[in-house]
Amino acid sequence: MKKVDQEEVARRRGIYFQSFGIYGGISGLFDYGPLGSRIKDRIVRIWKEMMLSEGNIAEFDGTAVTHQEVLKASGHYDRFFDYSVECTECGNRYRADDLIQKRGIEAIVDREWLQNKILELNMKCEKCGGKLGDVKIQKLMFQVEQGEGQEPLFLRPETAQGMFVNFKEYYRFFREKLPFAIITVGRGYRNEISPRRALYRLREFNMMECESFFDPQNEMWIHDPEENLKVTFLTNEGKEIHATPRDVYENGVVKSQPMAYFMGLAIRFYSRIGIDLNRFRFRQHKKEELSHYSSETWDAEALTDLGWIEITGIAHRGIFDLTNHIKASGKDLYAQRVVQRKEMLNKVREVDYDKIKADFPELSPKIIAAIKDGKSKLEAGGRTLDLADYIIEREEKVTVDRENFVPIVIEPAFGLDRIIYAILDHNLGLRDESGYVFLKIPYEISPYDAAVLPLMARDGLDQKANEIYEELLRQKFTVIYDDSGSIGKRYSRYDEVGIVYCITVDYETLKDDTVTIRHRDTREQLRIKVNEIPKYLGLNPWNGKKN
RNA sequence: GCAGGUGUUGUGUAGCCUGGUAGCACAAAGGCCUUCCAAGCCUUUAGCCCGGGUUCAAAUCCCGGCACCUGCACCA
Repeated sequence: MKKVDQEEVARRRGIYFQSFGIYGGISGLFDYGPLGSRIKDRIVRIWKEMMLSEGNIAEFDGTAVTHQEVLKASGHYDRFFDYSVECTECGNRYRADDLIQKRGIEAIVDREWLQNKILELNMKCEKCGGKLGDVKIQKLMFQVEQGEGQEPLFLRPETAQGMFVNFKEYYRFFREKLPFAIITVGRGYRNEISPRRALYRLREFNMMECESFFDPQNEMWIHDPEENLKVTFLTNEGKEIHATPRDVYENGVVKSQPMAYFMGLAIRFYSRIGIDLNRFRFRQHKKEELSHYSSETWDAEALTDLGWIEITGIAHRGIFDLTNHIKASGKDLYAQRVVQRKEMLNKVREVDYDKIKADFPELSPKIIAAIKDGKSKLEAGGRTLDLADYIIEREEKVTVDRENFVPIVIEPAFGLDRIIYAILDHNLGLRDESGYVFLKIPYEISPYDAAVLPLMARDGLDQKANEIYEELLRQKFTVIYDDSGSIGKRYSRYDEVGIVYCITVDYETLKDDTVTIRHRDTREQLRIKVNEIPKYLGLNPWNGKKN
């Protein structure tokens, strides 16, 4: 297929376009129009349906505005503030806090402090010895002010954290059994330095994320990895393999069974929504490319006119997130496993209040406080007390049949906007015969089920077509009625936005209640009874296959 | 963020250098015609990215901003 300017079609036909156009637009922000919104919605529905039909997956719909502590615990807060300073002579860039840290000084991440420190220490460019410019802050997260004297809030850079912090709710919902997974469809926000290329790099973007939780002793999903569909796998050693997810799991290229499982799920999803699997691959991240939280990551990539673009990341996040939230919040986000019943001796340390009171009645509050602070000695009453004297250590027998562990997380994260970009790239083409644009997306994600068209807008054909249109609407089909322009022009109009079926009402309809149904891809038509229309939508009666 | 280029009806563009009524094609709307794949004819709608400056007069020249494209940097 010949190349078509996707953005031009998207703008002209209301698929997507730049936000706030009448005010000049904002870079990195795009809106979905009447047709794009429908395509997007249908993709989301398929994804949710596929995920939820696993059985042990449930949905979470959390807020985008996020508590600062969550992002501090997740590591985003530290990494999303970039204090850079540039050499005024050679242009080399440094992180201001790194430069100062290198001199053995604890850097305070504050613009003024960093700026003053650089002047005070008379720091120069490491490369050329040139003068360093001003410290510039780059905030990579959008900050939301709460009010005077209150800590700011942040827009989430990923939906994942909401699922981690609510792990316990879902653990209970699934009656304390692993594995299970949580999904979220929602928006994330990243203040990209230079967003570019339409839907590829956005500052507000749609994602469909799944967090799956496992006992590290049993890192297995409940179903087996896909064994029929083959795609390309590119390893971090540069090896290319054409195989099924089951193959790559069995031969050890992909270490984790759940990762292989989700790869298979992704392939099934992608083939269903119109990604060309011949322009698709999984690419393993190289060591230096891995995120701060991940030990193994595979990206699903699609080949488009922008080159290979990441449309999904499947990351092994290990115990990183839950461990950090346990530490930061002090709350229990553990899962438990049943172990063999056993007797254990627990060491118990107790403060001997009676002895303290007997020895030093007036000093007792001081001594108790010192013990609670974990001190071992205390200067009091003119001498040094050994606090160990006031602690009783004894052993207690307990029966244990469960133990805590931090679950492992495997995350398939789908970038919805990039998926839409890739679908349009793979399916928008020119017809060989006529050179007209048509969009060959699957019926399931097509923006409307059908267009109902009277051959002529007269002789009662328009009324009849309108009746059929109304009836299909009543039956909950999404349909368009159109009687303007020649019939050929209208066919083309709907081909261009991927509507698969055109129902044409002609003079025979008036006689025998039949219409023609036309398929977008073959342009072939069949004459069918009006009441058979619902049966044909979603079929390709010309080759006996779906669509 | 830096450097260079660009910004004209819904879309694609001409006009800009050399200041003086903004033109074309497609799309869209109305009409005539037309019995199945963007036919034809008539009519209509609709635009100089935003702000400032120079000038009698700015789409055009100058300044600032915004946006887009390319390259570099960034992309956790």
